[in-house]
Amino acid sequence: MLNRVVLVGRLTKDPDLRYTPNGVPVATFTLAVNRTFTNQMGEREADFINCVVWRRQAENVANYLKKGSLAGVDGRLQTRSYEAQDGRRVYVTEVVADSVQFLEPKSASSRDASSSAYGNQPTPFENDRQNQQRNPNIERETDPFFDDGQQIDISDDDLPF
Amino acid sequence: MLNRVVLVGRLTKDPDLRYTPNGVPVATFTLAVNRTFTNQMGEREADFINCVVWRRQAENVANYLKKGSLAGVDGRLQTRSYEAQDGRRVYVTEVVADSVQFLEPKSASSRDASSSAYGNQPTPFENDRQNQQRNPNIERETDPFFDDGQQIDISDDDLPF
Amino acid sequence: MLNRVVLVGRLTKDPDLRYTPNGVPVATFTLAVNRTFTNQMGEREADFINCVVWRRQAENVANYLKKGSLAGVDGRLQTRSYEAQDGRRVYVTEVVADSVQFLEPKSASSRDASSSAYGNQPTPFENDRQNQQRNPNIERETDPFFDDGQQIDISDDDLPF
Amino acid sequence: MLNRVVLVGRLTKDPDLRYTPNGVPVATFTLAVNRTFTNQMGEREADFINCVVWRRQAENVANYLKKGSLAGVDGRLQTRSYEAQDGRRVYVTEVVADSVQFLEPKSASSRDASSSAYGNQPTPFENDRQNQQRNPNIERETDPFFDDGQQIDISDDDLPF
DNA sequence: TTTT
DNA sequence: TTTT
Repeated sequence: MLNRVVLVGRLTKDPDLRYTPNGVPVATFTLAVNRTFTNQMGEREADFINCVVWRRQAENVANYLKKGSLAGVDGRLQTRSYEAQDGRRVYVTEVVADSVQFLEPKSASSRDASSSAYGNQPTPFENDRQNQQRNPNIERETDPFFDDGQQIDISDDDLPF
Repeated sequence: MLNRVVLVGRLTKDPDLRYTPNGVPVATFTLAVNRTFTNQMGEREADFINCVVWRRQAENVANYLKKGSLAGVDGRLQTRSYEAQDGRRVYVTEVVADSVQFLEPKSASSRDASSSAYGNQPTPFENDRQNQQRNPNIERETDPFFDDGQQIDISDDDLPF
Repeated sequence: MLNRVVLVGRLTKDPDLRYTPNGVPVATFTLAVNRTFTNQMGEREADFINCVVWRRQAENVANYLKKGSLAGVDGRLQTRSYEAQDGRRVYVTEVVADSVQFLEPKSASSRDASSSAYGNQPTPFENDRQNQQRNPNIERETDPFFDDGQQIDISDDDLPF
Repeated sequence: MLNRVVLVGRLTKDPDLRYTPNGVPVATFTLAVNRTFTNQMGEREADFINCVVWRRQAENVANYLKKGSLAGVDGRLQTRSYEAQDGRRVYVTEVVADSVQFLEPKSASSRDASSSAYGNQPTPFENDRQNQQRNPNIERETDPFFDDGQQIDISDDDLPF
């Protein structure tokens, strides 16, 4: 069924790059998307939207985007839930990006990470451990996913395709 | 900044219609959007996406959609948070619909609730208490919003425009 | 760069299925998308949007959609031009569908043609000449593309990915 | 019915600002949207998409965007036709923008023209003739619309809402 | 807490 | 050249 999201906003922090046990890269980041209208107080507010991107684009995002970067996301809305430490079920709504566009004007940043999204090309950097050195946010592949103390491991089952 | 969501899915339950203290109608519902791909188990899963719609369209949604209805939503992603009973901060991501399209083939259901979305027409049913009789899901305007024991009251500050 | 289109409308005629010289299926159809507002005359008008879909989905569209069918399209805008018989250059803007959703309630029609859009599955019906018998609109693969006397042949260069 | 387009691209020329006989501003411009994939030749191509924007945003676009500016558009696809000089009917597909986002990093350019899109605010610059002096592309209000020798006058009937 |  |  139709499920499409398009966003332009700025990263609230550096992206987080992890690897599934099978070595598939996955990056997560939050986009601050400023609203075009103001609230009752006359203030301009923002929505803070969690995004996930897989494979080669995950590596690109980790390498080229950082806190404050302007980026566009074309993807779909996904919901999932997990059990919190206290046993409560937590519901998560996030955007799984099919493509991420780098909108910063500067140098290398003005690329597009989307080429692999719709293509059938192999993702050449998969399992390439050297990539982990490029960005300090890259974690070990056994690290928990979205780890705010949630103790949830990345599983390859989460792979969108 | 750009923030656009388009969905087609089915209502998981009858929509909920409330009124702000100022009498502005607001309807909430959840869309089950089936994924086009299958998971590792070969199962087809769905995303369950919470939607909000205001004013005249809220009344239309309450009057014409029910559990299982096929509907399209054109809107934007919104995030907000509230304090739970136990003091924990709960983060919510939902879709604020600019327009809702009724995709059921049947009779009156095959309409579109979107006319008021971009127009400047007054919302004629505002404060029209008789509407509350039409659908049993319509609550009193002082009722809490998204009340799963959250004790959050609808405020007119939540109005998108 | 970001380029995303989402439509829901009705086919103005049966879809047209052709094949490139390499045997890749391509279907074209026009969606009538009713506007939600009325013009100065108080009439509700429609936009008529040309759509193209490739490979396995092209076959699905040809098999399951017909004049009047309600369908959703998720794709991107594409522009191209060609030389008309009289030498004038004609500019075309059309939607290349990544996925087509069948929104008719009836029987087999209530499927989704999108599975192959983002996946890497082979397109099993490619070169399967028997498909041509299923729908009378299926033409020989050497037929011109969008042939309103334009004498433009389908080339495999038009393949989006 | 659902009809949504989101684009990010660069203006191929300075925008064109005209006025309807009633003094309603309308700006037109073309976005070059680079494709994320390459063709058979390994070249990266672009789509060239005609956009229209009305009222206050038309003035903003004329004042803040120019050839080469990076911009985002959120709107809908519209089709129309007109009679060419030689009597042939010409079919046009274009995007009517609900909002235009300025994505240039520079100073005044980093604004958003979308505030008036969904709001009910009056459009304060309407009929403000002084605006015409700010940008040399602003034409007299009796000028034809999309005048490539098409002799089509702007009519207030074209107003989207 | 989920729809066909 | 247009659909319900």
